[in-house]
Amino acid sequence: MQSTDKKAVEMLKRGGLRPTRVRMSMLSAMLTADEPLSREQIARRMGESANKVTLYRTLHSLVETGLVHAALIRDRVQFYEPSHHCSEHLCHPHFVCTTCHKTICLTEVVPPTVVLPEGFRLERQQLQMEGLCSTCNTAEHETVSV
Amino acid sequence: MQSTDKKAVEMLKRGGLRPTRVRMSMLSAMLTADEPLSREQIARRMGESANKVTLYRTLHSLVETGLVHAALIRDRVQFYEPSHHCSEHLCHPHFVCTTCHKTICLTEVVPPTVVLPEGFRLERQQLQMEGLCSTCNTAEHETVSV
DNA sequence: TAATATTATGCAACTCAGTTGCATTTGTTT
DNA sequence: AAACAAATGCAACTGAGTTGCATAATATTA
Repeated sequence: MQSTDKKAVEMLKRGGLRPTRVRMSMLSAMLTADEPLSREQIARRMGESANKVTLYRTLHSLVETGLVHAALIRDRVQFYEPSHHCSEHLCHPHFVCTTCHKTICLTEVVPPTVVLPEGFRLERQQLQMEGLCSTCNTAEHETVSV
Repeated sequence: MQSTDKKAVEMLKRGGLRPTRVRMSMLSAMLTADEPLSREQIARRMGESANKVTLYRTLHSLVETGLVHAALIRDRVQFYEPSHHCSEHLCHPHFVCTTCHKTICLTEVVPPTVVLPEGFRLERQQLQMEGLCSTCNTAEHETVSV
């Protein structure tokens, strides 16, 4: 997508990173996804191939510059997403379905603010929820009612 | 501690698990800690030694029965804590200091409730915060002002 | 109590995400 | 173009967590 590429270039420039081949296609892959992606998922969505190590190193620099967040999800692998749906200190919540295992970005939900003990300074907050997504929840009800 | 052992026995009975040597000392180690512990930290705090695999398997059964929670913390290793400071659907928040890397259990903070989209059913919520703990925060101010 | 079944623990070898060090390529600057 | 810096690739490694199977401990029943 042309607009995605433009956005990727703009983001990389903002982060002070050269708009290289690998960075461009990695960012584009993440920008066109509606959920956080693992290193492997990103690789599969990229048009071209790149070395595993390069992918990890690129992810690190993207996270360092704040262009990308590592989502807080309980899994052995890390999942990454562009930070454009988060405010400075409050990230959008994630909902992980315990049945279909999909991760849903709750970008419409207003992240709650919490009163911290005296002296603490909040830099980033992440809220994670587990349960049944609407699809699996209604499916379960149907099964029960029949 | 005698009372800790009693509590461990009571918890294991409630979870339908035999009060074995390893389970007892693992649970006691976690009950006397004020923060989530990794498998290795638990092993070090146990009076006796136990095989790595046994520790992992025991952690799994403790989590399955709900006696113990795996804390949602961004690290390569998992951290575990007794679930007695959490309510059924809302876990107590964690604050991870970006300077001293300590994890602080905010058991006094009331976990916020969030309005989910239609049809979703929440089973567990975890809130994680990163920033400066009160110690590191005030230390930084002093450095700056001098 | 002895015999038997069930559950818990230990050991060795394995898997796999992520890392390190170094060589090579690509892009930038003068 | 020459020279430098940054990005990418490759091979070998690290370390958390797992698997399969053997042994030990506990519970059950005769």
